[in-house]
Amino acid sequence: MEAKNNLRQLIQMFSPFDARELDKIIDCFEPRLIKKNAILLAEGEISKEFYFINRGCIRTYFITKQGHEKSRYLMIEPSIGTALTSFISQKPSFEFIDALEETELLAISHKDFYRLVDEIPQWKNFYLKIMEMAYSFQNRKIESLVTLSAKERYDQLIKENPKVVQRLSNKIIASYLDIKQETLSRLKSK
Amino acid sequence: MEAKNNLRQLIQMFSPFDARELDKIIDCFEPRLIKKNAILLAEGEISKEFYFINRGCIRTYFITKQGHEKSRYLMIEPSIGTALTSFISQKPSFEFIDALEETELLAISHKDFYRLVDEIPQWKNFYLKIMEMAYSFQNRKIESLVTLSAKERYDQLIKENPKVVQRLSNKIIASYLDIKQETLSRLKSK
DNA sequence: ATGATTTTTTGACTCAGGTCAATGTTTTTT
DNA sequence: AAAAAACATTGACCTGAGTCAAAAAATCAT
Repeated sequence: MEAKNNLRQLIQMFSPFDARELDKIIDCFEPRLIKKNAILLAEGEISKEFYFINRGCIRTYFITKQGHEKSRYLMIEPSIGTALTSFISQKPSFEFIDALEETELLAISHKDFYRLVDEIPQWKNFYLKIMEMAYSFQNRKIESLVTLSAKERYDQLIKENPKVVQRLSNKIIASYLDIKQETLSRLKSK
Repeated sequence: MEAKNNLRQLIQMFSPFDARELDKIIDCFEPRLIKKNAILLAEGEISKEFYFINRGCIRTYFITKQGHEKSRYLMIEPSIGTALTSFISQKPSFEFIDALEETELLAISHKDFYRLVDEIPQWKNFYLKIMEMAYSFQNRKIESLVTLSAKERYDQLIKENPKVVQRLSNKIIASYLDIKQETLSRLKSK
């Protein structure tokens, strides 16, 4: 299946895997087709799956007590991720996951994911690498929030992830940059 | 030595270790006494050590292009940490580390740290746990920055980490909360 | 102890980005 | 293809937090 081959490739980019072990890993992923706007994880639920996005786009976001959406992480194919904080702790998530487009993904359960961490040293290393990358990504996000103006954050995103800006609505981009839709609209016309 | 015993205790709180292996780990840490305001890592240098703070306080911070200090992580005894992004990638750090008080710490080199990751499975698990916690901490910080007002962030810090507020100067607290010293001063008199 | 440096407080003013509201424009549904 | 819903733009106005400056208080060094 095409999606599984793509996942195989992505995993091997991180570090070389024994073919047999890689098969065992890939076998744990199950394909799923997600409709646009479908919610994969609601606030308060426990994040029990980890995803590979083969086609489409999902995001994690949360809702402030003022009722505003804040997007944290946008996953456009090919990419991997989940609501990590809840996935790690197996406590209720403060984040949602939803699909921004019709999305074809592969999902592995928390149970299988951690079983593989114990059984396959290479997979533990892979997990460690994911955590390192996720950490660095978050750190970078804080740096941007704290040091850059709204305009500078927008310019940075265009420069570093033009695909995202082209493909997603202003509403989503604004909530990702932590600015209002109206502000983004004004920024663009400058 | 007292510091090493404290470190031993802290490590065992994460997960049980074989005594012999724990000795091997502890042996890799070397004690050091840091003067107040001393810089342990400057921007542009590579983070080559990981610390256990036995007495005192150090922090990581960076300087914006406007010349303002932003503190990211405050470590008061007993605690562990370093400039993680650079430590992980072994690329030049955008962060500084300095001592906010005279500090007694134990340091392990990057080389030893990762050698132990390869040699001692329990230590790899420990490292994984550190990464998970660091990630969740950063995630929480983003949530605070994005959803709370300056006053709310200050109140949250007092509630969750009163020790820090009592012990450190307003200047440091303000830079940690990402507000100006003047603003913090006004907040307090409300 | 005392002078020097650093930190904290207070006041007056500014401004980036938010809010609210109205009007276009695109997308979705039937 | 029309109606409805969601999204984007624009204008007028507001506000939380920053800036600049100066004085008061605390801390440090000799």
